[in-house]
Amino acid sequence: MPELPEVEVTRRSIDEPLRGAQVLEVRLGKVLRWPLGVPAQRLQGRVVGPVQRRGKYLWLPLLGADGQADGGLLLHLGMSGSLALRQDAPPPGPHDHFDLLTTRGLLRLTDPRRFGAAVWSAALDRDPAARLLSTLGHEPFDPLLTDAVFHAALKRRRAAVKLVLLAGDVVVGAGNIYACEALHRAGIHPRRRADRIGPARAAALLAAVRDTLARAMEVGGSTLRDFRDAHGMSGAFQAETRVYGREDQDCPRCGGIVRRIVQAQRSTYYCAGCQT
DNA sequence: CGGGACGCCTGTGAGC
DNA sequence: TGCTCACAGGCGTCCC
Repeated sequence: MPELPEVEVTRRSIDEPLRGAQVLEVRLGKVLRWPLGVPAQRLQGRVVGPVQRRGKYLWLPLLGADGQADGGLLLHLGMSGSLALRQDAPPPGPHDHFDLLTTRGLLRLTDPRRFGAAVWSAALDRDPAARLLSTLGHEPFDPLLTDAVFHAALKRRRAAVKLVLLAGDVVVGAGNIYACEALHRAGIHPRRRADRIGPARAAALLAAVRDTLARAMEVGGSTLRDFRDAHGMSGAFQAETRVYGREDQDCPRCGGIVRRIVQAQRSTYYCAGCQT
């Protein structure tokens, strides 16, 4: 599925080509997670500004004819979504639910499972965008997220560390796959209470989250290109997981057995040998 | 208020 | 081979 690296790769791929593009038409398919929230016609004539990313959300600012900021679109790819910017404009397929036709091409959101979203907001810091982004934690590569800040945040949480990572209110971007992989890299058991992780191990975990995301960012392009199967793991990424999806296989680090457990109704993979 | 369950949705693949 | 059905999961929402 699109994780933070894929979303960032998407952002980079559409930012430059779309900047300054004028909206010709907005076509809506089936409703995604929420309705757009504004009549599609109202977006006509707006000009796209620099595309931003916050967590796994993309923000397409729109400028009015006078060049002043005039709202924008908050996009999310959910589980199965993908964005494509194309120069042709074939009729939308059954899974194409949002078309932004512009002078620089067609931005099309395809999302079979419709966990994604395309929502209009008056500004990034106004509702509904503000409300949706308000629960997000630090960006993983935010320099303000120091080892000490991360450790202090974990100290405040009694839940299992895997769930704290998944919740995204301490640091965003560690989805199920990356949370499992980062915990393995850091040698931390996914069920360990977050507040029982010491400063050194917290620092190791933060580094592991960053390393994992950075590595995925490197191969994110290919993950995107290959994004086809239901689990979104057909890319280079799948080949690199050390525990995720590898139940009963040998741990590449210690030779222990990779286990699968369920936490909050989600699969967690970890090595029973070297994660404590 | 923290923590966890639930539900949205459909392609996939295991099992019969 | 064709069908059924559990499973995958981001994340807002709801309930305890």
